[in-house]
Amino acid sequence: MMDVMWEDGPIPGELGVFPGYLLALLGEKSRRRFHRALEPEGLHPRHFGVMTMVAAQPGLSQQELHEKTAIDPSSMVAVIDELEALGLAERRPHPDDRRVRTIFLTARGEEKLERVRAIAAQLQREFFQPLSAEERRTLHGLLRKLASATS
Amino acid sequence: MMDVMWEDGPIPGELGVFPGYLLALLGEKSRRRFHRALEPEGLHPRHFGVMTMVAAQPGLSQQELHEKTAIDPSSMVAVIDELEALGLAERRPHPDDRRVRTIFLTARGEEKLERVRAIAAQLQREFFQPLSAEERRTLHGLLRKLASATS
DNA sequence: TATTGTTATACTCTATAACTATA
DNA sequence: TATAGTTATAGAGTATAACAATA
Repeated sequence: MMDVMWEDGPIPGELGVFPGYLLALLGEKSRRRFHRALEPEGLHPRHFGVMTMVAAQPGLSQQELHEKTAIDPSSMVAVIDELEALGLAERRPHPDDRRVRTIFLTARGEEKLERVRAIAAQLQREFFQPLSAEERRTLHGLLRKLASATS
Repeated sequence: MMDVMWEDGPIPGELGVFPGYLLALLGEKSRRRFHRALEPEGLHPRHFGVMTMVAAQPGLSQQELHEKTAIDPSSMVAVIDELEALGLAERRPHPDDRRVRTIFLTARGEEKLERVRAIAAQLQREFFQPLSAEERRTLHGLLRKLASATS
């Protein structure tokens, strides 16, 4: 028990001694705020994630998007259905394999993504404001290291 | 957009530029692992949270537990029902207010909590192993600071 | 009239399995 | 036989509102 209390000292009986708990707590808070911030745009965080991936690599298949985003294939169908209904993305047939649907953003999708990125950026500033600029850099670096290590 | 990329440099199109995304990703991963680790014990992370709180302050009311754990009152009923069914906790009447139920751990509950704490501690070691001891301390400190600031 | 605990209910999210059309 | 996408469904988790007992 004691050897996980890496911080100043133990706070008996409180869950903050477990960094994994703090991670889950803050992650949930961050997720919810983003969810709320996107509501006026009619989007969910998942839409943003998929749109970001598609913007980076236009023409990804739904299968590839599934692998990159950890959204399971059946949910991916729904997400892309919704993006298509909103006119933000479109499915196009794969030239060589008629089973595969490749995904692209529409012009409206590109514009929308820029607006939503600005919202996301603003939210980051607010959320991490309690930390100094250097602390934010340090935290971000450690999170990236951990995220890339814990495959 | 650029001003939230606190890390080395932008990774175009990837979500890792948003620290809030990394927080949500890692928090979810941590939560799931803990969930899986508790399964053999027949408990959910919520049970652990409530038991920890009750161990620290025996006799808390369900209302107070709701406020401290962010588990809503109706779910709290279910959690405590389950702990009682497992013989790990018990409701006792409040001496002055017959509406209030005060919660205590049983002897079995205390023992169980110790075992589960050891499981939680082991999980922390595994999860944060990719970081050095100093990095872990730094991360834990920053998470605590952020968690206590973002009320 | 307000509060504690409770119940019932609905809603979101996610996971699973089965189906189709292609390969 | 295997794969991409789709559909339907069930399950977990969570939130909401109404209710009874008590203050």
